Amino acid sequence: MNRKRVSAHQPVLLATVAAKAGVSIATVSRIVNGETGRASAETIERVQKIVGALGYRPNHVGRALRRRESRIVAMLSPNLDNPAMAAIAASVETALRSAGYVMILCDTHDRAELQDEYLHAMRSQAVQGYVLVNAVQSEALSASVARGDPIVFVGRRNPAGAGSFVGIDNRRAGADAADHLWAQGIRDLAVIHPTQGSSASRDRVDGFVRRLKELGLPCEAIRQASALGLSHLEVGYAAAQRLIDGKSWPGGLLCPSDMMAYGAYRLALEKGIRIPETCRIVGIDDNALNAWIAPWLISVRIPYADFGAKVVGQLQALWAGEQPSEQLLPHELIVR
Amino acid sequence: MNRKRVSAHQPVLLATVAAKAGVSIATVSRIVNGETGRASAETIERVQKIVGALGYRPNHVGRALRRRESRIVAMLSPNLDNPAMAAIAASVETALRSAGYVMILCDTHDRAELQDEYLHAMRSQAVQGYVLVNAVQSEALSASVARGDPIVFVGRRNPAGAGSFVGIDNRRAGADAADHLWAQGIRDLAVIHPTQGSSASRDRVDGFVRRLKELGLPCEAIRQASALGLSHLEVGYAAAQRLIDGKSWPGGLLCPSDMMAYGAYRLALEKGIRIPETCRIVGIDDNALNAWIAPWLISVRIPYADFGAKVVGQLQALWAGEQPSEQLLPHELIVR
DNA sequence: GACAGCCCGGCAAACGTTTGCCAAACTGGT
DNA sequence: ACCAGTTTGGCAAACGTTTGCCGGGCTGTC
Repeated sequence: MNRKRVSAHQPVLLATVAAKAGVSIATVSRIVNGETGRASAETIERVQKIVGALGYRPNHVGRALRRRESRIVAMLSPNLDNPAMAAIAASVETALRSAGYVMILCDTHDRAELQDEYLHAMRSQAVQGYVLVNAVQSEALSASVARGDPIVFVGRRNPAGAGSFVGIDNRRAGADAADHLWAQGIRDLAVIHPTQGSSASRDRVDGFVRRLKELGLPCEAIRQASALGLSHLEVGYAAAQRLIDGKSWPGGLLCPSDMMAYGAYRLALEKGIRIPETCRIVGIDDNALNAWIAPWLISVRIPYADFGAKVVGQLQALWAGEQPSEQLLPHELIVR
Repeated sequence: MNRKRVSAHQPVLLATVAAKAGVSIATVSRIVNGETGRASAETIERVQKIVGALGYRPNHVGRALRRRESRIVAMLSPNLDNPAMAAIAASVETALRSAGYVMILCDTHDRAELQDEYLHAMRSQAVQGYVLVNAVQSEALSASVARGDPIVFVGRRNPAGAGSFVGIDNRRAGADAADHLWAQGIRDLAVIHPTQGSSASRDRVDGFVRRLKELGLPCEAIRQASALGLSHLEVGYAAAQRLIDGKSWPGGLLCPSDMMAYGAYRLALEKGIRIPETCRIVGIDDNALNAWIAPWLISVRIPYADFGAKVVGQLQALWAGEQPSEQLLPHELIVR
């Protein structure tokens, strides 16, 4: 019968306030939006009092429709289960909030078709910007880029061309790892990586190998192995297995992500190899948990906590009509 | 001058399609929404073809305004940096997507005033439901509950009264930990916890202690310590420090979360205590990384991956007008 | 007193969609 | 030929907000 009664506080609208204040909704709207000089001081005061008393809050849907700005930003991230991705998400979310935006989070599971589905869905949500973490090449992405949508790429550059970017200098990160191991006097070095690595992975490995060559280590002296796999954990385990197939463990091992390092570590445990005494493992990311439960891991710390502010800065630049730009943040090798 | 030209593909609207098809926007709307029986087969076919060709996608803002449903759900979570929270977020996001909703993610940093700010902001976004992970008591929360907003509490029950809930039987989880340690013949047992723990933490500790009492261990034989702290990592470290202050390490230690266990582990490392030989540590959550880098940790696995579906189920029940209900999922003690 | 300029505020048209209602055209039965 | 019923589709009013434009009343100047 009167099922509406059950929980139907009807929302307070501009009209509600306007009626109570004896002014038009236009006036209330202007006052709510801080437009001064369009109403007398007394009117403003009175309306504001009523707004407060009634707890009026503008309906964002109506506003978005009229102003054509939703104040929503979409963040597409592969597997949130990866702590590095979670850290980026947290950082971006916080930065967006302080800039007055809210974040829709989409987990693409690193799959192009899901990324496309989300890009379409977000477009019909009328989001104002996109943050693409480790994006993959896909049709809707190309279309979005071509349309000139405001996109910031994080971690991995636009797989199809230019675009705003926030990340680190991956090549230098690899080189820093090389320098460290070299300085420790370790010469039997190895590196593992995903078989179809992203540009980020490739650059890290590349920087590592190049630097070692500069230091005088012949290319063929650096053992390499790769593996396919769903997660970097499994890739690390499987690639390490291939690496040591019949052979001894290297004295130093670069893993292009902490997750891969964990995978390699598990194999080492199973084989009775002592880490870090027998083999120094270097990861990249420096997961916050390392300090607590993986002090054996040397890792390149990426300042994920600072990503959010940079990302929002890039978005605002795009909104202001500026050209896309790249922002490289400093990294730091952490040894415990 | 013509700056609009630069990147202004004007969006394709119902009107665009309607004009091209020579029908009214009403007809297009109905066809897009799958309403059959209101247009001839040929018209439907023709319109659908044009919709496909033009790539028309309904604008969700317009639709939300008219239908009064945004298909947006807000998820409020404390620190995403906690892998357990990230796992919940990922699971809920996936479940929402397959139900046709999108998720706005809000990181409350476990602070009541931020939670309030978000609750207000989400209300003006006209979200259709709320997923509150480990919610804290707050003013806007009470108001929202009183208004009858559709809220599902996860992990921690509504701090102010009843409400839909998804989680595990925390008391039994604590008891299971007690059973395990007891069965190992360990009798010098201890437990640490946050000084102002949530109901979840309290229940876990409570279940642990009660079960031990049932098994014949006098209450005062169970050492307890607590600490204040920002993160459970720090709480674990500090509480463990108090626990062993001058005294020996216990043979078994319950930590109400894996994070706290990591904190205790770090102290053990520093003190040269061998884990698990000297002290069995039991955590709760069973972080996915445990299998890889913390095999020493015994942990109660919580099926976070299943939370999403349950949460969405609860939301749909609330939308259908059903009463709030509680959903307890099975947990399992994992020993490696 | 005419006129310009300002202050204060309202009217009404958007924004893109959905949907209740009406109506024209057709069908088939008498 | 008429009528009832069905099929097909359009009109226009919402939904809640913002904002261009207009106008009435006031002040001050010539």
